[in-house]
Formats: sequence, C-alpha cells, structure tokens
Amino acid sequence: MAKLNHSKYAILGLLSTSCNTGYQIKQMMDNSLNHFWKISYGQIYPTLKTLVEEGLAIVQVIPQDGKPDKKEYYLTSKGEEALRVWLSSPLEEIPFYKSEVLLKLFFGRHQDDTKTILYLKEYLEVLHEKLTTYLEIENLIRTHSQDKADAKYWLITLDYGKRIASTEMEWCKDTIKLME
Amino acid sequence: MAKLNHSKYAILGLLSTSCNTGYQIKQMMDNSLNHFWKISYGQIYPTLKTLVEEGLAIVQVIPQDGKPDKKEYYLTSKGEEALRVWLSSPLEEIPFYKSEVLLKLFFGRHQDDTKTILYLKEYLEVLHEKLTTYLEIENLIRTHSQDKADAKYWLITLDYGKRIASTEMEWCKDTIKLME
DNA sequence: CCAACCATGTAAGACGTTACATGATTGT
DNA sequence: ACAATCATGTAACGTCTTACATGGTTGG
Repeated sequence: MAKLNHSKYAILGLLSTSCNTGYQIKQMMDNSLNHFWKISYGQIYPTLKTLVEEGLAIVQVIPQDGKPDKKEYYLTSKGEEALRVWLSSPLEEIPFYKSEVLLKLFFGRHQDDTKTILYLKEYLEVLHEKLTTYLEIENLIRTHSQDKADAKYWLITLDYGKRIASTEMEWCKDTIKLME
Repeated sequence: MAKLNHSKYAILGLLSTSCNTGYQIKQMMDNSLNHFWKISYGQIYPTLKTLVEEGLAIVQVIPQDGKPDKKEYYLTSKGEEALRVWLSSPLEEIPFYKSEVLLKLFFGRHQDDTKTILYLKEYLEVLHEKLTTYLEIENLIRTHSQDKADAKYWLITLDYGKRIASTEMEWCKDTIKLME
C-alpha cells in the first residue's frame, strides 16, 4: 500500500468540521490540534488543491473586495468515504515526541547545572501557559459546542493535553529541586 | 544566526559519550534517546562526514576483515566547544508531540466507538512495552554506569519518559472506560 | 498610527526516511 | 538453515518550513 500522508487526512478531517477555508484550517490547527499535529500554509494550500483534483472536495470561490477571493472547500461523498477509510486503517506511526529540552538535558554534564536549571524554569513557564490555554479551550467547547457530536472527541484529546502538561510540570519542578 | 541543526548536535553530543562509530550512535539513539529524538543512518553518516570537514571531529579508520572498515570518530577541542555553545544557546523549538492516535481520535465521530476503542487498546500495549523498556534501561544505568558523570542526566530524561508513559496509560484506560 | 486579523499562494531549501547495495560472523 | 548483529554508505523521495509577494479592514 502506498504511504499514507496523514496531514492530507488531517485537512480532509477539518473540512468535515466547520472549517472550510485554508485560513480557517490553519486557525483550527493552531488552536485545537496544536498539541498533537501541526501544519503550515505551505502545506495546506497545495493540499487543498490536490484534494479537489482527486475529487475528494469541491471549491466554491467567493469574491471579496480588498481581500483575495475566499475559497470555500467542501467534502464530496468520495471525500467522506476516504476519511472513514483512513480512520479505520491501522495505526502506522508510533506517536513521537521530539524535545530540544530533553536533548540538551541528556548532555547536561558538559554544562553548569545553574544554566540547565534556567532553561527548565523557562520551559516550566511555557507549560504553564499551555495548560492555561487548554483550560480556556475546554471552557469554550463546554459552553459553545456542548451539543456538537464532535465535542466529545475534542474533549478527550484536550484531556490528554492537560494530563501530559501537568505531568511535565511536575517533572520540571522535581528536576529543578533535584539539581539545586 | 543561521538555523541550528539540532540533529547535528545530537550526533556531536553522542561522540562525547563512548559512542564513536555511526553504528554505535544509531544504537544509542534507538535505546536511550528514542523517547525524545530519532535519527536514521541516512542522516548519521553524512553528518559525521561534515563534522570532520568542519574540524569538529577527527576520524580514525580501523581496517577489519569481513566487515567494512570501522571508522571511529572523536571530538576535537573545537567540537567540544561547539557542543558547549549549542548547549548554552537558548531553546528554540518548543517540544513537539505528534500523534496519529490523537489525530484519529479527534475525528472520532465519523467512526464506531468500538473501532476507536480497539486502537486505544493497541496503543495501551505499545505504552506498556515502552515503560518496561525504560525500567530495563534504568536498571542498566544504575548497575553499570552509576559512577559515570552522564548517569545523573540520563536518569532524569528516563524519569521523564516513565512519567509520561504512565500518564498516557492512565489516559488510555480512562478513555476506554468512558467510551465503553 | 500600529498591530493584528483576514486571505491566498509559490519557490527554495531544510530535514528526514526508505530502499538499496554489500557481506562476514555468531547464536539458535 | 536462518535470523540477528556488525558495519558503511548513497540516491531518491517524502514531508515540512521559511521567506516572499500582496494588501484592505478593524480595534486599541
């Protein structure tokens, strides 16, 4: 089987929510999928084009003045089918976590612990902001999309993000204590 | 400042441990850095070459029969300095987690929960094996490298891996319960 | 007045994997 | 016999980011 391009399916999936333009897809990615998937405009726009070429989506051009024409994309039934096939296909990639923080820590003996502690504290702040953002998004979903069929699944991925961020914060604090 | 290539520094760093061949670097990556960094041979061998060209390492060719010549690489003082500079330079990349599992879960409403539960269970097993591997490595370090200056830092990154894997397992179990 | 938001898109290049090529030795 | 381990390397390809190009509207 040809290699699956998961980002293509991420975009296909977002078209099934109320995201219908490249811009909206990017927004959603940055706000709600950011803790487990990322995509740049450089990938989104070309992918939307191929999605149409493959008959998985259709475009509707909406003229605007002052701004570039808005292009709204909608899944075709073939597109919906492709999404379901991808969803039910077996997991291929083991989730992967990539961390410059841990990489630098691993080689920590070449550096003063005081410096290492500094970037652990920096990271701790980043984590704190992350967690705050998750809680805000959670509130948004609970108040505005409670009824949506998607909400249940979105809250589950958020729950994941919250738990991981909390665990990371504890590890940071304990590691800082250990090194001081 | 030119963009930093962290994988280059990962290799540079590993040369400062007792990993001196491309093969050993790959082993170490797969065993001990696997939960926060990954590199393939296709990157390792060319990078080792450029490291020598840049004067950050030297090679020593050791003829072997039956096998290709073994090439042992050693950091130069310029290489050690480069490693320290990189270590003390500010964090650039926010750690990133990429997960096909969560991506598929996010679009869960297009699929039967029974199928979703199946891949959560599959993932739970993967996590269990991961955790077991971490515990084995921890024992190895505690028994064989306790005295090494590196051990302290290695155990800290391992601790991170263990905590995250445990948290993920709990999330998996709770999510399965929730969906059943 | 300036920043942020809206809105699309491309080209160049960085980063990383996979498949291929080669082949002896050691353990089961 | 067969798989795994040791050991190096390249070419093709896939994936993804960055920088650039364009420019009006809205809110502080």
